[in-house]
Amino acid sequence: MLFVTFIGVTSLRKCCFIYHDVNKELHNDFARIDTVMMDKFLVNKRKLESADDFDENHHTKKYKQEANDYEALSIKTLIIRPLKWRDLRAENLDCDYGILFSKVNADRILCQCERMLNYNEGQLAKVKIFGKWHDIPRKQVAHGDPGLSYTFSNNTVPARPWTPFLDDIRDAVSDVTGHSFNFVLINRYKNGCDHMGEHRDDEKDLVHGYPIASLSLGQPRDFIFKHADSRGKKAKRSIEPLKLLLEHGSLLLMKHPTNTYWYHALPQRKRLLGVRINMTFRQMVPASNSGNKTTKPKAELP
DNA sequence: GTGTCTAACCGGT
DNA sequence: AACCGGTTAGACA
Ligand SMILES: [Mn+2]
Repeated sequence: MLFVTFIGVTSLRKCCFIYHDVNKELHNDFARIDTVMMDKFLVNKRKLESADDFDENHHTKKYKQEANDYEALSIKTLIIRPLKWRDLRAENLDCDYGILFSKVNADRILCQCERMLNYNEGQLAKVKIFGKWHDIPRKQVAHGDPGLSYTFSNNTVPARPWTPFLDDIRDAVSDVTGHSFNFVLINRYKNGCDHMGEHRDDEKDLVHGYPIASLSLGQPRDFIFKHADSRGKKAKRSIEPLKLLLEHGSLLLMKHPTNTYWYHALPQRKRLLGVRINMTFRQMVPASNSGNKTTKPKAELP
């Protein structure tokens, strides 16, 4: 018994050592870590993260930077040209998918995310569903124009102001999609256990017909579309779900009316160890003009 | 082939 | 857009 405990403590120490070591490099320069080291890190990362008393902030806080210390990467100039888009089509589903950044550049941007971004805590990180409050199984924060907020499951999340870093990314996403955005929702999935259940985005805050641009960084994850008519026991119809891998440095443009007819989800993938950060850029209806009924639908954009 | 174990899936709440 | 419990599918020995 004593022996087992001793081994346990020793391996945990080693585990922490590799974790700190690689974690430090991850927050400075991805390129300096080889794949063997990275694999060890990921396994140890999962061990630590699954512990009940794991405090993620403790490990990331010391690398955080002030928003104004952002050294502009000029992200727009990093986009791979010409960009190859893949068309995703199904009944009432219309999306474009493409890889915007090489691995090296996507690594850099992810690294900046880990340094620059802070996430909501406490009540803002909770939802009420079927009468019960839960912590959301991921980290989340929203940035946007003054006065905007995002509501889901009894939770209204106010947008924080734009930062130089997020402006840089927004500029790149606008450039590549031809659309402007006044809001971004950021979700951070620390490993394959973090996830998001199936849902449609609440459209009452969104400008009708406007596309949503979803930038993925880090751990590639499955993304599932399910048609509203083919869900549940009493499904009206049988429509195959669509599965899509959202890769490191990729952009998914969800165009109207995809979100009206199709649910989407980022399911658990327990064997995946890496962190994924997703940014969904949106065009929201200003609070003073909410209701969306009075908003004239925008002319269809290219 | 058969048993075991885990992750994934689905419906209920 | 959450968790839980029951069921199922696939990996491995
Ligand atoms: Mn969504």
